[in-house]
Amino acid sequence: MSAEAARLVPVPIDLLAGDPVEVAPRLLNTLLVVGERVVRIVEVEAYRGREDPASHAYRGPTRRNGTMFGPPGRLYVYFTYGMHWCANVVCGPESVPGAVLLRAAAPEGGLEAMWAARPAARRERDLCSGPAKLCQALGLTGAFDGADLLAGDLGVRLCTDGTGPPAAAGNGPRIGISVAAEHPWRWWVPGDPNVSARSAGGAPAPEPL
DNA sequence: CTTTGGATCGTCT
DNA sequence: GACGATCCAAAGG
Repeated sequence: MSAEAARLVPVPIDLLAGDPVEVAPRLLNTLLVVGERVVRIVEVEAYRGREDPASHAYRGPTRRNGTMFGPPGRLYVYFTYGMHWCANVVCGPESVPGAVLLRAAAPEGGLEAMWAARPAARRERDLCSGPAKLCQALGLTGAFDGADLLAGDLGVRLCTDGTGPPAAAGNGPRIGISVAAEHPWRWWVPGDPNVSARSAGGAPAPEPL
């Protein structure tokens, strides 16, 4: 353990216990830790439950989405497109489905392991600049579904180093969905090179629920 | 830089 | 049987 890692503390559970739309922006600049690998979350999307047609939980519990209906602070990992894993932080009160998709992160530690896990990456910003890339870089698979991010029971932790979310986070529509694309439920750290496409600019345009 | 199409299979209807 | 909360290589400006 490096001296840097020792300064990290688990995120408070209160931070995760609310509605995904409130929790998501608060996760910006938190740290996801898997062994030696450390990344800083720089882009997230909120997925709600019954009221959100784009959410896996929209049609109720299934074999895949069970973790979304569990307590907050767990990792929901799902398989998609026949080859990719994506990770979410479960939030909301227990039994009320909701989660925050981790879309992109900035590599901060254990870079060698990430390069090894992502042979297709050419530049550092290719390591974690997407939900499936992030999982590949960190080695997150279905084996980690349901992991307790605060207790670190499966070796994955969500921590903070005291850096709060940006004063003015970027905000816009979610990516890659075919329904409910009108809600601006994606947030990012303005100017970070790991953020998807040209989400540049730091113009926050928060639209109330 | 942007656009396009293929890969690949678990999950739910 | 259809469709993904995606990525990548290849091709065109």
